[in-house]
Amino acid sequence: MNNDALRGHLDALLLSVLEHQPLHGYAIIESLQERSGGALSVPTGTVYPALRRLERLGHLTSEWATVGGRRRRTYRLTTSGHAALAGERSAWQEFTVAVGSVLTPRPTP
Amino acid sequence: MNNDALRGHLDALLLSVLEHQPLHGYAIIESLQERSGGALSVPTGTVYPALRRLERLGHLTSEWATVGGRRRRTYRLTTSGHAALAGERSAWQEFTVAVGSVLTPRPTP
DNA sequence: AATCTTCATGTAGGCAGTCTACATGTGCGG
DNA sequence: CCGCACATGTAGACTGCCTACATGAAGATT
Repeated sequence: MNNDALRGHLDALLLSVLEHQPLHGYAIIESLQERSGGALSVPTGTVYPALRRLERLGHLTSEWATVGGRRRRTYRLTTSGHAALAGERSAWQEFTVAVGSVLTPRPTP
Repeated sequence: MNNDALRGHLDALLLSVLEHQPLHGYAIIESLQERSGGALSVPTGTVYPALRRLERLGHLTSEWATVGGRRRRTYRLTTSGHAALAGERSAWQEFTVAVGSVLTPRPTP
């Protein structure tokens, strides 16, 4: 599944991955892929700008680090980010219930 | 919830509503709202073009009718439309599983 | 020594599809 | 006769994800 179906849900995914440990962009993409059982492969051109946006919104902070001669930008949830994650989770819940109730097959009348 | 979060899922919703009975645009919007418990209110400017697009794709056919002096364009699923609906349903399933598995809270390590 | 793959970040431009806002017209109830 | 529910549709903006590209270092392969 390499859809654009996750439009509007990407923020939730990123925040959720960063909930318990700070990670850099590349690791976030891997974590996303792993935790979804390989279903979600989000391209770098989607993730990096999204992280920038979330930082601009105050939900993330970032700092540079150099590990093994490679530069990493590590992102961390802010308090506002944790709150946003909670909001995204309940929004996701509502969303799936709403769509699910329309989509579940009904018996032929 | 009047999000654009349903981007990419609208086709599924429309096809699902039309699965067992043909309806016209206005009634589709009402049905969507009713079946989702009021959560989904999709504006006309979204639905009408989408129906046109689905017809162009061969998933719907339409015919005009006049009921009570008012003109209606009634849409009906084609065979291709039924197949598309099945595809959309399994895609939705995969999608929710994938996102859900990332979004479900994990115990703090 | 040269090349390839993995790790790592980022930008530019395109594009699809949803939204807002508007335009048009009928029937019915007050 | 005025407003509201019914009914369809278009134009243009906007959002935000995608493709494709650019850059560069470390380590493995040839």
